[in-house]
Formats: sequence, structure tokens, C-alpha cells
Amino acid sequence: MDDSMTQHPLLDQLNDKQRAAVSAPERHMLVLAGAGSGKTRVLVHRIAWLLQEYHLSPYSIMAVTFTNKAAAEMRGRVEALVGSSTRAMWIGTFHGLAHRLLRAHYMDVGLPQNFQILDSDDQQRMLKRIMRSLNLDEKRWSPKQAQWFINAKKDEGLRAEHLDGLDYNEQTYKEIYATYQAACDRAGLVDFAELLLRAHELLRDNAIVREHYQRRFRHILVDEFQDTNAIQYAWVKMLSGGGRGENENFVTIVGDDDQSIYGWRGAKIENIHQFNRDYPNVETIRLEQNYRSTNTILTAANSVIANNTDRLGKELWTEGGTGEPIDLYAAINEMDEARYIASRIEAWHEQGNALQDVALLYRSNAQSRVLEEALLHARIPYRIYGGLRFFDRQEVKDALAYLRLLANRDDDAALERVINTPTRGIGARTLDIVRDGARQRQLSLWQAAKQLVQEKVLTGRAANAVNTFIELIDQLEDETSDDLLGKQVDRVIKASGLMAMYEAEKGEKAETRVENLKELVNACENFDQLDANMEEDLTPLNAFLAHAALESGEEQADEYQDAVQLMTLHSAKGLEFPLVFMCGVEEGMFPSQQSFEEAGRLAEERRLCYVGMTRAMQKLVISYAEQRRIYGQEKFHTQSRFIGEIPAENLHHIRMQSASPSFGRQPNYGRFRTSASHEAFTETGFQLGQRVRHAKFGEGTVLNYEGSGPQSRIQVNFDDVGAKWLVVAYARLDRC
DNA sequence: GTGAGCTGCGTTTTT
DNA sequence: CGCAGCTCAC
Repeated sequence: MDDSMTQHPLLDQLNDKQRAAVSAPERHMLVLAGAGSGKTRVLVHRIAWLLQEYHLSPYSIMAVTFTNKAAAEMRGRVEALVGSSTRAMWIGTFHGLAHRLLRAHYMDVGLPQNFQILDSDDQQRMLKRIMRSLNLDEKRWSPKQAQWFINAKKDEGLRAEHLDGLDYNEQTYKEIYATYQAACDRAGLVDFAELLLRAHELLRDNAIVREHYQRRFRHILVDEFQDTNAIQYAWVKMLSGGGRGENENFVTIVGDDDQSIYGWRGAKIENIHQFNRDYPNVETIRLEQNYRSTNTILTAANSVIANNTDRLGKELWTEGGTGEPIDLYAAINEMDEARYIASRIEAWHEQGNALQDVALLYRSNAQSRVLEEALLHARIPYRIYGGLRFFDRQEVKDALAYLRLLANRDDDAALERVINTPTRGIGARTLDIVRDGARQRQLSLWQAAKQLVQEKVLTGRAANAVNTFIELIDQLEDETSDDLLGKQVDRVIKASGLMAMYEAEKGEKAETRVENLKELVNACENFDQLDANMEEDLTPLNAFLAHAALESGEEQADEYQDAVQLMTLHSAKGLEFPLVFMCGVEEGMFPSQQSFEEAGRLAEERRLCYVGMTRAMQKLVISYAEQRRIYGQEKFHTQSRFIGEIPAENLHHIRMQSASPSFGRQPNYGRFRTSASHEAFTETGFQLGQRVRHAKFGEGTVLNYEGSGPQSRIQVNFDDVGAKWLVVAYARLDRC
């Protein structure tokens, strides 16, 4: 590479590999980007390079991500780098871009112009209704399973009619799938998986549309490619002409097979391999230099992931220092674990470090509870990721349902939600009649309701109530359609009685609901259709509704408060923290019980472990509990196999230093006693958490004790035979 | 229409 | 064990 190239401002601060990826000639590329290797940076600089050096129009570039957050970050950084608008560029999520295609070509795919998006909550309610209408045994068939089945098939690109060779169970799900799809089609509703499936069918079946986009998008860049499922892969392939079309299309995929943690929802790591087979002359570039973690952390993470087979192969390295060893805390139970973590955070904070630099990672959400209790007790502020998001809140969804009805009367899901919210005398009986009528006549609920009133199938109070509702919606549209969006929403919320309903409720919860409704009006006032990447020819209302469905909104505010972050290992992906705690690293928790059966799932757990470890910049603390209460039952665990895969020299073992009986689950001690000094030894003469040896049972850890004097008993979790209660006087335990 | 009381369920999550 | 969702009685 000559000097003029290396001095290009876009290549300035990049390492050789990054530079090679950014300045590569136009071609298909596979960038294997390890954790913390500057992946987004490469992607962003590559786009800028295409614009500046190859003088490509922003119009000819598409960049695809999985989350809105990633898309927004990419757009922002590209804009900052090239200093001009990127509006013409298609940067977005798979779902967002598919939605865009469907809006632009709704007629070609047989959708009404006002089609609405069904989120997974809506989808489940819809399925529940459909399964009732099919008179299925509710003990045997669950909407949840049906939802799983349908989405999995759609993710594979399969429609109900494509399914054959099914067993009896699947046959039923197929029927549900078909009925559900017919209902969605009638109502103009599109679920998330449907966005992708239908966009793919559009490109597949419509040569004119397909060729138009193939001509347009000279470069397609896909982030997190290891997380793509079958339909997403097929979609990219279709858009790019498979890389062998008559047009010059180039696809760049960026990903890390070691960070594929979404196999359970249909992601296929093999898509990375498949890309190499499908596209000609793919250049592979590996980004292995890590700019995030200490050498110790990387060595440990590399050792763990090395236990997986079928890897593309990659080893992270750093020019940085060794750093501190990884601490391993062996807790006697989950409360001890939580208390230890809280004490470590206190120490960290006292040394002048920020709490927001600390993350607590766990395998499952249920684990957060005990951690929260300990943090609360220690008065350490914390924030939990993955709560309910704005557009997912009940009251907000109610309001949106009214708006959806204004946009599209046939939206059955919306109608079901609000026809009797607030209550207006339309009870279960009346609704059943309307549902039956709709099914028999193959109409939407709205149309059926109208007909049934007209034909006097519905009479008296019921007819009156239904009529009032119909008139309310019609009138609302009439009167507010000329309003600006914010005004319109404000009037709809009030005239529908929704606001009054929540105002009448009392309590803190109700107050928040009222606040949220006001906030929705606010969001509408500030909504910028173009900023949201919605086409101009979409009505503002439809644009907003699509926006609400596709981006369920940010998490709650108060982000400015310095607080520890709690989240699952999955949601930690892509983030980094100076201090990371990985908790509950026990066999049966992590790897989870359910992953034991299949090697593939175990490998995914290991990748999750790799993801977790590589979040840590300076210091990683791993902990596990010998005993843990799960669903009200005491479980005894051993440390996770993943811990054993870390080189011993990188680990620093810690056991409980000052034992307190409260951690031995004695009654009446409360969950977290103040940390005043407690006797380190139990009345048995053994320390809680201490390692002991028994002639027959081998080695184990002291977990608990009860009684005193000659009857005193002690509970030991033996490595080989599990937990046992022993009478100390007879057990002849030795200290290890 | 509302609330007590019962039942069933219980990785991981984005769109 | 803790919850959400549902039923049934008023």
C-alpha cells in the first residue's frame, strides 16, 4: 500500500486489517470481526470510502442491521464522517427496510394501502382468538406454541400451503397458521415475520421490482451476519442478484461466528459459510486485534471458545497490558453471591469509579431479583435493561389501537382491543356474535358489526352500544383527519374516553398511565416522518403507527443517574464495561439445563459465555453459588464447565471471608442482614463456605448448619454426591 | 364489572 | 416461589 493511501483521512487511525477492509476494491467481502475489534468503525468508514473514493451516490448503498439502535448509530456516524445527509441511503433494520419495500409496492403484494403491523403481543392475542374460534382444546394447544410454530415457518420462508409431511400435532398448527394468515390478510395486518417473508416474495415474483432494486443497490452491507435467519439470507441474496446477476452488485457481510447467540430464534451461523459458497470471489478479512479488554480477559475468552468445534477460526489479541486476574467467587448461595457483588461494587465506587461502568450479567432475568435486593440493601443505584418499552405499555397500545382503527377499520386486532375499552356495554356475548358473524361472512369484525346491527341480528342494548362505537370511530376520523398528528391523537385519546378512564383510576400506576398518554401526544407532535425514514407519501398517521410498531421506543429515562447496569448476557452483546460481573456461572444455570441435551445448544451457551467475558474492559469477576433457590426449591450446583475452561493462571479464587449465619438460610434472619461483623465460624466449628473432606463422600463445601452441642448438624455440598446433612459429632470431617 | 382465589408456568429477544 | 391470566361469585 503506498503512502498516499495510508495517509487518507479515512484510513488514518485504522490498523492494517481494518484499512484493508475499508479500502478494498469493489467486491464481495466477508469481514470476520471479533469482539471489540472496531467492527462498526470499519463499516462506517467503508461506506464513507465508497462515497468519496468511488464516487458512489448514497442512493446506491444499503446497510442492514438487526436493531434500530445499531442502525441509528451507523447512520449518525456515517453522517458525521462524510458531513452530509445520508437520507438517500437505505440504512435500517431488516424489518424496517422490508416494511419500506412493502409500503412502496403494497399493491404488488396484495396489501391494502393502510396495512398495519402486528407486534408479537398483538399476534398472540390474535392467535388466541383464532384458536378459540377453531374450538381447539386449550389444554392441549397453546397460542404461544402456535406463535412459535408460525414464526419459525415464516422465518424459513414457508407458508402454510408449503408444509407437508407433518405429524398430527403439526397438522393442527398448520391449520391454525392458515386460519391466522387468512384473518391477517382480511384485516390488513402484517406480523414481523410476514414483513420479511412478503418482501422476499415481492422480489422473487416481480421481475420489474427486483431488477429495479438490483440496479439501484450497488453495495449492500450487512451487520451481525451470524444472526441472520433463512428468510433474511434469501432476501439479501434476492436483492443482490446472488452476487452473480447481470448488474454489478457487491455484498459485504460483517459478523462473528463466535458471537452467534440467537440460534434458538432461527439464526443460522451457516449463513456465513453459505455466503462463501453462493457469492464468487469473496475476500475474507479477519479483525482480531481487540481494543477493549486486557490480555488476561482475552486469553481466558479465547481458551473458553476454543472448546467449540466448527469455528471459522479467530484469536483475539491486544497490544494492551496483562491486567488483573479474573476473580472467581464461590458463594454458598445466591444471597451470598449477591451480597459479595454489592460489596465489590461499594469498594469500586469508594475508589472513585463510576457505577455506570459496572455491569451485572446473568443468564436469565429471574436472577436479577436477588441482585436487586442486595443492591437496594447496600443503597447502590441500579438500572435494569430490558424492561417494558414505551410503545409496549398497555395505555399506549390502547391509544394506538384507536388510531389504527381510524387508519384502517378492518384492523381486527385493534378493534378487539378497544371496542370495550373503556367499557361501553359491549360484553362477551355481543362480541361472540360479532366474531361468529365475521367468520361466517368472511368479513372483518368492523364490517360484520355494521351488518349485524343493520340486519337487526343485534338488537336492543347491544345494538345500541355497538352502534355508538361505530359512530364514535367514524366521527373521530371525520373530525380529526385535518388536525396535525399531535392534535389528532390528543383529541382521540380524550373523545374515546381513554384518558378519562385512566384518570379515574387511582394509585401511582394510574398516574404514570395518564402521563404516558400525554407523552404519546408529545411524541406525535415531535414526530418527524423523514427522520424516521418513512416515505413522504405515507400519511403522517400511518407513518407514526409503523414507527411505533417497528421501534417500540427507548427504555425509561433517568439514564443520567450514575447507576450499575443489570442485564442478561444476551442484551449485553455489543456493549462494554470497565468492570463486569458474570453471575450464576453454574452447571444448570449457565450452561442452562435445557442446553445439555444437544451439543449445538451447548456450543451456543459457550458462545454466550464468550460474549459475556469479552464485555469486560479492565476487570472481570465470575461468581457461582453452590446452593440456589429456583422456583421455591433448593438446588445444588457445581461450578460451570466454562470456568474449568479458563486457564488456572488467569483465575484468582475467592471464598467467603466472613460468614454470617444469615446466609445459611436460618429462619428469622431476614434476607440480608446488615453487614456488621458476624462470627466467622458456625457453632459446629466449621466456617460457612469452607472446603471439607469426608471419608466416604469426598470433598465439599459447607453450606449451612443447625443446632448446637452434640446434636449440631452441618450441611455440606459434596462435589461428587451433592448436598448432605451430617451430624458433626459423627461425620469426622477434615478441613481441606 | 370487579376482585378474590385458583391454575399453570417458569432461558435467552428483536423486530 | 412469584406472576399473570383466568374463572366464578357477587
